[in-house]
Amino acid sequence: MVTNEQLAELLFPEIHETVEDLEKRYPPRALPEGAQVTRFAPSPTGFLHTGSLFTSMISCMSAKKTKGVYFFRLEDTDTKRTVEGSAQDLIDQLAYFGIEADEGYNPKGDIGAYGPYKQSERADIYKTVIKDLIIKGRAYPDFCTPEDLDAIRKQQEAIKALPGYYGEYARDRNLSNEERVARIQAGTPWVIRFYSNGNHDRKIKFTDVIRGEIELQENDTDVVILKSDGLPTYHFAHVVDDHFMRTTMITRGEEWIPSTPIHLDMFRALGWKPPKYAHIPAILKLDNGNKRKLSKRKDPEAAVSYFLEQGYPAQSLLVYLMSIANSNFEEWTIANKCFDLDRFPFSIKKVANEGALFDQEKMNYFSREVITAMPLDIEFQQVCAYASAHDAKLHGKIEENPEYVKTILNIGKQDKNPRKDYAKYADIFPLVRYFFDDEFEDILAAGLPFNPKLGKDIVKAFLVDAKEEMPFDTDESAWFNVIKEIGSKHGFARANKEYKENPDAFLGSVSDCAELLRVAIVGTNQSPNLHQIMAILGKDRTLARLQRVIDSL
RNA sequence: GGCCUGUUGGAGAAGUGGCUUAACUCAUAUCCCUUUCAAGGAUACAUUCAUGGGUUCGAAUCCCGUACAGGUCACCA
Repeated sequence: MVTNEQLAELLFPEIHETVEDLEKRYPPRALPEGAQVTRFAPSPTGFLHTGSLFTSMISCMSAKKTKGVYFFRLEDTDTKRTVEGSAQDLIDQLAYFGIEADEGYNPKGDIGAYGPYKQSERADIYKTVIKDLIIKGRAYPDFCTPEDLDAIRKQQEAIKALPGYYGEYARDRNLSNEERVARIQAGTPWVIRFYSNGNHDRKIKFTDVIRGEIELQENDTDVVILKSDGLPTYHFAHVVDDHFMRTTMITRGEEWIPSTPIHLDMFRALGWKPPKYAHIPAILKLDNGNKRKLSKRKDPEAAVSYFLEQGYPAQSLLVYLMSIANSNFEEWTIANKCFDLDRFPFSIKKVANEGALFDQEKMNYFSREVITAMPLDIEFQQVCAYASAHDAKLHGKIEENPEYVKTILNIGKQDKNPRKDYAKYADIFPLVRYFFDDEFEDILAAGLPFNPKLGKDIVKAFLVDAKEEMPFDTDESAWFNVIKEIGSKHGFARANKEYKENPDAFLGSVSDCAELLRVAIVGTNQSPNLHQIMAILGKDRTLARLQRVIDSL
């Protein structure tokens, strides 16, 4: 007669600790009433996904708002999919968005008393719990090959039974310990499965923090908890880690809802109190009229790095994501004239059940607001950082003359009704390139967009007079009055109204003559206030440009 | 296919039986302001809450059916 203890010892001779030892090593946290312990637990399989940023932001905020703990755990149990270096990328990008863990995994050394925070370093912990489970008869070695499992599935399909390794289909669940020992000693490969006592015909209820009560069928499948490579599956690692790390609220994607009964089943078998669950909706996109999750392959905005490359401030994305998470956030920003997430009374209960469609327009709207609200120094600093990484032309101009670029960024920024030109830093250079003489030459070479209705002589004659008579040391209205007079001399109405009342009497309106000047000085017919632009260019460069254009006509 | 979740305007949504002639924001349109543009101001935009039935004096809100959409059923997380 082989006992469970003997079987457990044969399977895991290297494990000497007990679950009680672990309980002592990872004691409950001394935290104030209501404080939540949350976590973000990604797999190092690539770069940070926008949906992951969304989930991690919610986790982090939930802990912060309750004066709890937010930690970072690396779920690297799928060694085949692990991408080298992506853990560091994840941490760096999260940090860029201000989502910094109180404790957790770090390549330079974990922080916190509940580690290790990298699952591949926790193998002994999982095995300790599994050993206990085997002794209790709630886990067993399974010797099925992939082919065996395939055969079982085919058999189930044939008779339209539910697929899965459960009940009568769980071939090895009722093997005798003698048989098990014999196979192990014969060198047959094995995995460990959980021995479920659940009944598929019964329901299990749990309360989701976001969705309220959810009722699901009990789990009755004997899921694999330890793979043949000695590492646990997600299901088991979640239960063990979140118990010993004393997580109080699990924030994870909604795709985990259907497997929650498995987790609850294991919590019950281990006699542990399950945490609260908050299943976060995915961020979606419309594709051929159907909603689907943002896909890294098809949608550039699925990768957080896209926003960085485009030069969206970190705050913009965060603000947009928060407006999805708590729809009252938008009203709050307007009422408080502020985008500070730390001051916003975030509530995880208000997170919507259904995933929102990613809305680029709204993202841009928020980003414009965020950038305009940003103090000049901070904006400039961010623009510099963006340019040096992603925008060579702009970077070159900053290197040449940082103060000049800063002055350009400041156009209309301090006004009561500030300009909102940029949704992202990539918008800057194309809109301001005429400020640089070499770029102005290129614009000139491409041809100036003068009004084709006005003849060259008229344009030239007007520009010649403007160059001679235009004042540089007056205020804007005095300057513009002079322009009006010059325009009037050449047949343009002094006011738009005047022109509208009698269009046949004029060549055009003030708008038309102002446009000539604008085109001549900046090379485009759309720009911020011309008077300010001239002030930044200075008298000499402005006159030189005018002469250059006159000569070319 | 089984099970789960969901369905309020182009988008995010508020709303949980009478205070809603469905809030607020983005987008769109028109007008105003204006030397252009970015803005800013004003107005418009769901007679109706997927759909059919029921409960009620009264329903977007409660109940049942149907449709549609998303998720899930791995030694992946």
